[in-house]
Amino acid sequence: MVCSADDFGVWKDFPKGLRVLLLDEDTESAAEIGTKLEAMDYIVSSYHNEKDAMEAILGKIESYHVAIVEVTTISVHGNFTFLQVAKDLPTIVISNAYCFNTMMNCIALGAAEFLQKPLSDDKLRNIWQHVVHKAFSAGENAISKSLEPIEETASCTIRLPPDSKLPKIVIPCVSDDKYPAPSTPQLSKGRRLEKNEDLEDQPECSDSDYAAEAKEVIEMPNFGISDAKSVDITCNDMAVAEHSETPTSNPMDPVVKEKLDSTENSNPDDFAPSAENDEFEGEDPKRRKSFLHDTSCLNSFEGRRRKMKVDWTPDLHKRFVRAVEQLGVDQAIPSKILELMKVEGLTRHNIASHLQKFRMHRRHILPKDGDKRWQVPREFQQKGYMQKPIMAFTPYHSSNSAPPSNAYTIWPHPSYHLPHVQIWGHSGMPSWHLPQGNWQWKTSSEVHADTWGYPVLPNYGYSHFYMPTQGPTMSCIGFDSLDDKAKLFEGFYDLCPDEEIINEVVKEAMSKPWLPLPLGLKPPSIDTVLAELQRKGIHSIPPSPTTRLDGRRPPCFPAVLVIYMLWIFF
DNA sequence: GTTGCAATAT
DNA sequence: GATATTGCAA
Repeated sequence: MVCSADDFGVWKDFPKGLRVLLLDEDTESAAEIGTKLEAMDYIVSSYHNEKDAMEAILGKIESYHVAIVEVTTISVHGNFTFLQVAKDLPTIVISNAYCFNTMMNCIALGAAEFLQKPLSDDKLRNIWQHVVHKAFSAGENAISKSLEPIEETASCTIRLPPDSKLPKIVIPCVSDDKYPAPSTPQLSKGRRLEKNEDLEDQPECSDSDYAAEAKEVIEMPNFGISDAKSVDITCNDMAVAEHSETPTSNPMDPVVKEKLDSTENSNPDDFAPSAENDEFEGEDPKRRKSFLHDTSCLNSFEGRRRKMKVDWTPDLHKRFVRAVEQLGVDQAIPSKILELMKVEGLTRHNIASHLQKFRMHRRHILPKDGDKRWQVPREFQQKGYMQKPIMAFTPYHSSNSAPPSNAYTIWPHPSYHLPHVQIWGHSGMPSWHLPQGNWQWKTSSEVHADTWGYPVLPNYGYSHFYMPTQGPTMSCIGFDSLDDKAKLFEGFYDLCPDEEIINEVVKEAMSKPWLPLPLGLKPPSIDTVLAELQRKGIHSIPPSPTTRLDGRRPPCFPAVLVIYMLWIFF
């Protein structure tokens, strides 16, 4: 439902008259706070021990709109009985010191906010927000209930118009704390942790041990997928932040900490735990980050209602592919893949989704007729086979007019590097991560890693062989017969001892004469081709487009080269 | 309960 | 538009 701020309009001088239960053992502090609150027209009932306060609310909790309780008063025995009893009462916990664990416990048990003394006037003045927030969050019925008349404040009755429409300010009455109360993160509505639940086991910081030096690790409650993470908390680092009230961006806040980690990459283990991290060795540590992303800007508590989005990093996808290959593409099902991946936090649904995309990708690319030419030979898929790149191909570009003696690479130059480029044999990308069959490279003039973690090349079809343009050279023109085409591959036999592979490559190249030469060979220059064609008696060449309307080069060879290619192959 | 596809959300 | 999540039928 949607509630309106106008709904509170009938409360004259709201929040004047809100009843506040104040619980503070420190009489001096209590008096000071009480005086301030009363000066702000709140009606204060002050108590100095938990027992009295409990008696005050038992059976008549509706007599109060909001409670302010001092932490040591309610946690003297290590429990927070008051918070549990006063579940329906917005409760602000106050403390002389700041301790994350205590704060977390209180919030987890339903506290609306955790404030550090001394309380500023602004904070006190605005405690009414928690009342409103609770009312909004709880919905229409709760609004009238939580703000129902109290004897002394009968004039403060709030009634919802039976058909209140046309609100000037519309606030969605979300049930998920989309609009949380100020300052302090809260658990989702209605999810107060019961005592003995998750946080119960957490180390607590009493006033005496706020400065405890022990480094504690808090395992966050089970927030779905986010439970793959833990928050490293050093109480000592944050203890006693004088004069700082509720820290809105405390560096130790789970989310902020999380972001720091990912930013600084100081926690490689943030990545899913792996029994064998061999494949990550030598990898840029920046990429060894968590693959889990909260989809909102709020903290991990959000995870309780919204699933963490899985970022399928190349590494994660690498694991996925390995699992799929291990099972066989046909037998790979989410549950088994999940089992093989051994990635904590990943769900079967995540796998299923990725598998769906994986299959769609394959389906879209694999020819319907099952053309085996495009199937990567089995040995190509085997680990270790392609540890070194075998051949190279250079996408067509304007430099094709360069002399045919220009260099084309067989092995990547060690210093070759482009941002985001993964070069087989250098990137750490295992051979089994090579694209199977004919992964469709994105048609792009840029070379970068695509979503699947593979190098991206212009879509010339020769997806298996990619090398930068450096290295040994070869010539590729002047064939008078089909056999002469073998000249194309002269030299490769010396460099690549596996003739079988060469044959595969040759077959593939010859089956696609309209594609640029795949074998690291530079296309002949136009002048050379023209001369060669003229030598063969071809004197008239249709013009080829040099640019497109968008100003980019056409994604094809100039006509002269196409003709030449067709001619030499057929 | 799992899977795979389609719809929906981001 | 691409990708992830959710819903739902088999």
